[in-house]
Formats: sequence, structure tokens, C-alpha cells
Amino acid sequence: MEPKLNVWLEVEGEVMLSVWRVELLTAVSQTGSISAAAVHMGVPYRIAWQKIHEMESRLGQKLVETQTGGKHGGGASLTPLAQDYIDRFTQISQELDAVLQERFQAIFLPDAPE
Amino acid sequence: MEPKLNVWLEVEGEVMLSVWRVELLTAVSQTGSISAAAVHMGVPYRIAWQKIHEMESRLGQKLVETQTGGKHGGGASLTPLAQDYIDRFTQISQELDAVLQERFQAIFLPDAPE
DNA sequence: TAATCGTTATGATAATTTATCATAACGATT
DNA sequence: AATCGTTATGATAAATTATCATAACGATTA
Repeated sequence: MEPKLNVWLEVEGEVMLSVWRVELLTAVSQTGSISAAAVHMGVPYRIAWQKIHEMESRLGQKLVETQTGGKHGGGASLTPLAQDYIDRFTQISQELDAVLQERFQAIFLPDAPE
Repeated sequence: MEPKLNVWLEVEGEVMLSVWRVELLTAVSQTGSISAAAVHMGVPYRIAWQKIHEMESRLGQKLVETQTGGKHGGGASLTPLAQDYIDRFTQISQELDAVLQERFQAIFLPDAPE
């Protein structure tokens, strides 16, 4: 049995940011395009694009700058705001993960051998 | 914007216990029947019954004792094991909630007035 | 200046999941 | 033997989510 955790930020009851979405944004940053990020996340391009637009719509600000056309067809990069959200969210998420592991050990497996 | 959290326990990749499911079990305990618990949770009886059986199936042990027939038609009560899981899970869940609130304040709203 | 390229953008459809509806079975009590 | 509100479960509907297919973009290149 394993404990699981999800953290997310809501705006007016709808998901704006989550662990998965932060991964997606990070992948956009690292690959330079939404389509490559989609491959990296194992979902169709459509899904990745949709999630990004959901995030932007719910936040009311741009998170991803996109370009169509050009030699390489275009691409995408993160706004500084997006990187800021990634950093803060990741910090909270990691801290909660650590607490969960520790507390699960203590409360469900208190007599585990050293 | 508000931070949200979900915690759950998985067995072989499937949800065995979650915040919602603990609420459901608690409602069964308080009302004495699955049907009344379903009303309390705002879902059809079928859903409540199904979730309970999922939990039992995935845990491999009984969580709810049920009776059909009788003057009042039957009823349901929790096994001691179920109560034990409720107690431990609730403890973890509440602690994580507290940490989330505190960390969100610190990381996203560091300059809030006292 | 027109063809090229891989990307963004989006409509339409399919699949999966989840919820709802309806009905049978139960059995102590009366 | 009839009654009652419950448990149990099959069948269907709704909602959500994912997939497929295609159009639009535009700097670069020849």
C-alpha cells in the first residue's frame, strides 16, 4: 500500500496549476515547443495545447509565448510569470511529498525495522 | 486563488482510501446504513455501494458489515478495521492540510498583512 | 517570389469513465 | 403470509477526457 498526494491551485473552482501541469510547462521550457512537450508527457498535442490554454484562461495571464511559422515551424517558450509559478509550486509540492512520506511511515508503519 | 490537496492510499495502482471515501465510511457509521450515507454524501446509493466494495476488494478485507431484511430493512456498520483506517487516514490528511495552508501562505503570500 | 517545413491552432469524433435509473432479493417483524 | 426499508446488481445515460484529422502560420530558403 502506498500513499499518494496531489496538490493543485484553483481559481473559481477550476484547476489552474497542478503537478502534472507544472511538468508540462517545464517540458515546454526544455524542448522549446508544445508539440515536443506533448510527446514528452505522452499525450496528444491537442491535450497539451488545451491544458496550457486552460491555465492561461483561468489565471488571466499568459504563461506560454508561441510562434507559428518560420524555418522550424515555430515554437513556444515560457513567460517569466510561468517560471515563477513553477518554482513556487514545485517548492510546496516537494515539501508536502516529504511530509506525506514521513507521516505515513509514522502512522501506518510505526514498527518498521531500522 | 486557493490551494487544494488530495491524499489517498493505493493498492496496486488503484485507489483504496481517499478523503471522500473516509467521509463515506464515516457517514455509514453515523447513519447506520449505506443508503442514508449516500444521501448524506449527495450521491446515488449505487455509487456509495460501489465505492465501498471497491475499497474492500482492493484492501482484501471487510470494512462494512451489512444486513438485508429485518423490520427496518437491514443496515450497515463499520468493522473495527475500517474505524482504524479512518482514524489514521484522517490524522495524516489533517496534518497535510495544515502544512499546505502554512506553506501556501509563506510561498505565495509572504507579504500579507497581519 | 513562391515552395518548404514543423509548428501552432482548432473542429469533429471516439473512447473511457462516471453517474443515474430501475428492479430484484433479502429476512426479521408484525 | 404480508410488510418494510434496506442491500445488491444489471442496464442505461451523461459527462468527461482523449484521439484523430486538418487548416493556418510565416521566417527561411532556393
